[in-house]
Amino acid sequence: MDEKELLQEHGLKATNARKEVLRVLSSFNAPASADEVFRALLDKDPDLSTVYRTLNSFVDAKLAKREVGPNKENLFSLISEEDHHFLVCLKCGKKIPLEGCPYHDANEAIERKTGFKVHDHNTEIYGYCPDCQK
Amino acid sequence: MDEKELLQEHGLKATNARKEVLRVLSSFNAPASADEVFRALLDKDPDLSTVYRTLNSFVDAKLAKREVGPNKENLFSLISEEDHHFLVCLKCGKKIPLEGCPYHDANEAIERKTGFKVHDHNTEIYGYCPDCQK
DNA sequence: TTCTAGTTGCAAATGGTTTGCATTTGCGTA
DNA sequence: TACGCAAATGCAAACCATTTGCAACTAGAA
Repeated sequence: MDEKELLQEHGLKATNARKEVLRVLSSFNAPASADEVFRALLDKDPDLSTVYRTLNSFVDAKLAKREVGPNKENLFSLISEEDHHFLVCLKCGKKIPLEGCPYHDANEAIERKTGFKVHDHNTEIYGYCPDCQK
Repeated sequence: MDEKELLQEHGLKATNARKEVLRVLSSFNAPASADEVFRALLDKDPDLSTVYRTLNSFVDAKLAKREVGPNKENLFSLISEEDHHFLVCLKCGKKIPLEGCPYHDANEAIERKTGFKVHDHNTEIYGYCPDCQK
């Protein structure tokens, strides 16, 4: 799907700034800070407050989600393109992305029981990685 | 387990401020902002910067987790006591806590496959609630 | 093409969070 | 139990990521 369409489907005008930020966000495969997005657009002569406003509009439109990074910075990522599942080690802090979706069946059970139509999900699983179990 | 023990197990000195914040955090059954913690302690004559330092020490010690609330505010909650699963409606934004843990079996599969010992997990499931599916 | 609500750029303001420093406290050790 | 010291606290001041006001500019509908 092209950027203009995606924006309009989420109720946003397809402005230049938004198309640029959308392009940058989907080119990353990890959550990014406002500053990282800004720096990725340096050759486009970006405006930082516009980047902030754009990211906020994405979050409001449920196109992106905001989370807190390891250094307390706000990070943004497109809802449909992120890695969904992580194993977070409580000892060393390692964040191990999980391949595939171990929760597929569970989601079907949720839909059956609650009538909620599951579209996407994000999970952090806390525990101890093999190295730290000693 | 009492507060002193819990703190020391996480490598933190059991100071008064920490015991108070721990008590407040576990009395809430939802993530709380630094300011909410501060206000809950008003009768104890709290210091806001100490509340911040305490919450940060909890996060560093993996006793609490930090997340971003609906109004962009930082929220803190004890890792072991939060509601783990939410259905988040992409249309109306409603956040519906899920009873029980539909992922119990999936966690066992994760442990078998990865050797990661699952201790706790936090999930947000995005989709459309029954009301918004029309 | 025109109209207009919504968006952008810039600079200035905001306020949640952090920090420096002097004082106090928890807690291991004698 | 008292001592010593690294760590924690309280206060006030500083910081800086994020927001905002406003005038100029667009995207998109008619």
